[in-house]
Amino acid sequence: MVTKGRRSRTSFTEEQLEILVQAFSQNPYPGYTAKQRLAVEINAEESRIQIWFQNRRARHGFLKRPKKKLDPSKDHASPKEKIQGKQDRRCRTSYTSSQLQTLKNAFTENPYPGIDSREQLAEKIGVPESRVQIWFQNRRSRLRIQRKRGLEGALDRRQNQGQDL
DNA sequence: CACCTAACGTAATCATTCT
DNA sequence: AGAATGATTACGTTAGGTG
Repeated sequence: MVTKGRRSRTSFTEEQLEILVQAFSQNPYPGYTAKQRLAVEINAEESRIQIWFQNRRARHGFLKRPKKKLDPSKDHASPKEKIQGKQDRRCRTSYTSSQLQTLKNAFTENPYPGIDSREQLAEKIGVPESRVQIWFQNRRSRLRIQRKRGLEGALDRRQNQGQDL
């Protein structure tokens, strides 16, 4: 693959690790604000925190996965209870059409940009590099799905006529 | 070299926004 | 309500640092 130029491997200090491990033991699924708080606390990028938690959950054969529904509808008898409601995720970024145009152009040039290209793009359109990375991941994913659909369609059409094999 | 683990890939899914 | 698409997860792979 043309996956060269990854970001240089960060090595966390023992102090940082201590805090991360501690946080993980208390909650392996931190929300966005928690991750942000950690990022500030140990002076690292939030995206690195996110990756760190992902890797840690994977490695430690973690057998507990997040529940699907939490069924919030129940009672309105506790009005001062859920003031914050909402699940804690990063706010969805909305791209302007010109930003999208830039991203799409870059994508056709290279669907697997390395860290340098991603950072350059991020700078250019004024969006965090981590968002650019996610954008490329989603774009590749959806392109693959589209391709797959096209192939299935072709196969279906073929089967309707004369299926051999 | 072997081992650990950050970085990064895909696939599936959740959630928000728009039509 | 459903289509688009951004965000998050599980899980697998690639590669950097160290004993």
